Amino acid sequence: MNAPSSSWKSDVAERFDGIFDSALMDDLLTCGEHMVVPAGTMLMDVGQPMTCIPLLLDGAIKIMRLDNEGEEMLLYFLESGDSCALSMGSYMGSMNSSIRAITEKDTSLLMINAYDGVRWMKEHESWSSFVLRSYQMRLEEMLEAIDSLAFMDLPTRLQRYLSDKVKVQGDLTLHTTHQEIANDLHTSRVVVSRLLKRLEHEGLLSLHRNAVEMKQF
Amino acid sequence: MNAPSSSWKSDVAERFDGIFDSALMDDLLTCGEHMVVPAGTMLMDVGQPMTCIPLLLDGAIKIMRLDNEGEEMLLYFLESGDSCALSMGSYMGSMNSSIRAITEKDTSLLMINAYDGVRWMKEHESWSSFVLRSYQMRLEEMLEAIDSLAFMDLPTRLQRYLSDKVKVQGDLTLHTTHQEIANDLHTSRVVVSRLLKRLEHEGLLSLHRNAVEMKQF
DNA sequence: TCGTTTCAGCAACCCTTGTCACAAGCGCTG
DNA sequence: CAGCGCTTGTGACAAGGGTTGCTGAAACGA
Repeated sequence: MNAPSSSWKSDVAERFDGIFDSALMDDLLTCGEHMVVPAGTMLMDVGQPMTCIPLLLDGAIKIMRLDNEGEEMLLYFLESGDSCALSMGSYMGSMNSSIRAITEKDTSLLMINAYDGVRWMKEHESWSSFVLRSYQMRLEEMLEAIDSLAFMDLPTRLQRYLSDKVKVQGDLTLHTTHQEIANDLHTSRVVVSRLLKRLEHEGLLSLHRNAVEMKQF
Repeated sequence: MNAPSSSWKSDVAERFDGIFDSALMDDLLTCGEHMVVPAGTMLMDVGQPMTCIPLLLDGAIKIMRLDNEGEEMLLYFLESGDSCALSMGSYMGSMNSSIRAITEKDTSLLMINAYDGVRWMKEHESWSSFVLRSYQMRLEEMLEAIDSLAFMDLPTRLQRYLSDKVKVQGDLTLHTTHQEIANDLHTSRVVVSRLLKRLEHEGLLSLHRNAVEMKQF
C-alpha cells in the first residue's frame, strides 16, 4: 500500500505488466473492483459461495483448511501477484469454498467477477495461461504442505513456518502469540512454547510477549 | 479392458460423450496415442519431464509424493475419466514432474501431446473446461490428503485407505502386503500389522498372506 | 491504581506411534 | 527334501508430542 488508493490502476498495470496483454488489461481495469482490506479480515470461509476471483496487488492472505470441529491448519500464503485459483471452482460444479482466507497484512486486491473470469478464458490467451499457472502454483504449494505434514517433525515445521512468516511479513519480528502459531500448525500452545524456548536457547530467536524476534532464518 | 484393443476409439467416444464436443473428439482420436499398460508400471517419476497428458479410459493410477530420502506417500488415485492436470505444468514453467505415478491395475489410457493439449485450450471450449475441472478435482483430492494427515489418527487413515482401495480395485479382497500399505501411508510395517490385527478382532476384515479381505467398509 | 484478562513458562503425566528383536509359517527353488 | 527369502505376529521399549494444572508477569480497562 505505497500508493494512494486512487492510483490502484497504475498498481495493476505495473504488477501485471508483461503478464496480461493490453486488451485484457483494459477489461481488468473496467470490470475489476478494487478493494483495500485491513489485516485480519476474513475474505472467505468454508461453505461460502465463491462469486469472484481475487488478484493480489499488495499485502498477503493466509489460506487455511478446517476440519469438522473447526480446527484450523495453514495451507499457504498468497502474496502480491498471486490469485486464488480455487475461486474458479465456482464455475466448475463445486460452488462452495472448501477453505478459509484471512488477510495476513493490510491488503490491496482486485476482485474479478467469476463470470468475467470464465469468459476471458476464451477471449484472452494471457488470462487463460495466467489462470493455469495459478492452479499450478497452488498445487505446488499444496504439495509442500503435504510434504511438511508427512515427512517433517514438528521442530522442522515450526522453523519453516517462522521463515515463511518472516518472508511474508517482511519483518524479522513476528507480532503473534504462541497460540496463533499453534493454530496454524495444528498443534497445542504448550508444545509451541516448548519448541520456541528450545530455539531461543539455541540462539536462533528471542522471545517477547506477543512477539518472536528471529535472528536467522 | 472389456473391449479388444482395436476398439479403443469407441471407448473414448463413450467415456467422454457429453463432455467433449464432436470436433474435439475428432482431434482426440486423431492426435491421441492409445496405450495399454499392465499393473505396476511406473508411468512417471519425480524429475522426469512431462511431455504428455494422460486420459484414463480404464484402470487406475496411484499418484505418490516422495521426500528426499525416497520415502513415499500416497496422494490419491486416478480413475476412469480422470486426467492428471499436473501434466499441463510442462507448458507452464515447471518442466519436471514432482510426483510419481504407478498403474494400480491394468490400465488403458489415451496420451495427448502436451503441445496439442495447450493448443486446444483456445480451440475447444469443452477441452478448457475439462482441464479446469480436472485441476479442481486434483486440488480437492490434495485437500483430502492434507485433511487425513493433519486431522486424522492412523487407525482412521488406515480404514479410509482400505475403503478407497476397495473402491478402486472393485474387489473386497486386496492383494497386497502390510509393507506396501505402510509405504502408502508412510508409516512402518509393524504398526500396520498391529492395526490390521485390531481391525480383524473387531470383525471388520480378515487377514491372509498377501491379502486383506474386507467385510465392511 | 486495582482488578481482570491474556500470555508464557513449567512440570508431570499419558497416549500414539515408531523401533528393535525375534519367531514362526508359507512358498519357492535347487 | 533342505534351504532360503518373504511375510506376518508379537512383546518390550523409546520418543514425540498432546494434556492438564498451575504460576507469574504483562497488558488492559475502568
